[in-house]
Amino acid sequence: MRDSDHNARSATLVSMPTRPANDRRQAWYAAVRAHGALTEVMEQQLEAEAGMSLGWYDVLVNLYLAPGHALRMSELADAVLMSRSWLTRRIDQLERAGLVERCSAGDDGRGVRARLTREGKRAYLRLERVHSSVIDAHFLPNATPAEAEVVQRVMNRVAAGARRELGRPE
Amino acid sequence: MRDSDHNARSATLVSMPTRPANDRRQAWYAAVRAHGALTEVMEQQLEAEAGMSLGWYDVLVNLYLAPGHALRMSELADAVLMSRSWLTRRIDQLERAGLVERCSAGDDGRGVRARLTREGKRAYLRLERVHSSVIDAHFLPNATPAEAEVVQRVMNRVAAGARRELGRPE
DNA sequence: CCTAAGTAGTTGCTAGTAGAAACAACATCA
DNA sequence: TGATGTTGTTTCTACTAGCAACTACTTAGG
Repeated sequence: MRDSDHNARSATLVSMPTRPANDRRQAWYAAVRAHGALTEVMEQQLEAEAGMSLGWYDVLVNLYLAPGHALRMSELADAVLMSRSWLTRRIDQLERAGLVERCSAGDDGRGVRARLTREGKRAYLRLERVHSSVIDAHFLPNATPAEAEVVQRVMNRVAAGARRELGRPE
Repeated sequence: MRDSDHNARSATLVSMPTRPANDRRQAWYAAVRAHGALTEVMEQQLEAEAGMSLGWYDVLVNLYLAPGHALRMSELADAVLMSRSWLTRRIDQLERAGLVERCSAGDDGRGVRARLTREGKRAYLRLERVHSSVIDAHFLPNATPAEAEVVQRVMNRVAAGARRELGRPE
């Protein structure tokens, strides 16, 4: 059974057992709820202020940060952990929107590179601005520098452990 | 019964600007990455050990915690923030799987209540066990009680602020 | 009592998605 | 050159969400 768009939110559970109020699991539940709520705010803001959705961000940020604002299709697919056919179609959309163009990968005749257009760079910067401003408005005011440091330290350990388990350390 | 969907992950960014290494935003990025990675581990474990996906958890937990392990369709739809037609079909699936049954809502002849079957309660408990054990294995060892308390405090504030912005305070 | 308007839940339809597998074009290396 | 592997696209299938139409019921007003 396939689950789809709901996963966007249900993989990010809305509800969770709230019973034993003072165990350390509650800290993780709180993080899940914060992530879900802030992601939703982010989607709204991105849509409202940049006319785009979070789904585009992942691709655009990878392209923007790459040398020449370009990447091979397969590198990009790996970077966003998606299949090649998925990437092909996503790039189709971005190309239609004028944010990306395909060009040849020089030496390798099979290869195709996706490259941000001038418009695409602008779009990325717009997304990035909104993205940052949502974090600045909702996360920063709620964490002192010392607290932020704790959060970062803990979460980095959690992420590293989980990625190790996924056989995808880094 | 499986599910895998990009939205689950693309709403939960894989990549993020890693440039300015020591600002407080990095704490949030770390949280996003931890959430994504741990969610993925969770999906794998749930599939492997309970044969179910996270997508079912949200509905089951709400039913389990409700009085009589039952809720009206519309209450349930509201609880998981999904449309009624979505819920109708999700309950269809759960009913086919034998985890839920529909029964009348007593006084109101239009109403339908979804109720966990004995099998459904067992399934929920199985999910809950795996869910907790993943958190115990990946989050708890990475946070001292004091750190967990900081994380919980910060994340609760973030979640509350975001929900307020969404016009859905609580 | 009867009708009009509203509510609960389901279903038909449409538009959209992801993934597997088939495919074409090219690369590599003997 | 020919065998084999890669890269990226396409086809095909299976599934999804949401809108709008629909059924069955309830409630309010005359």
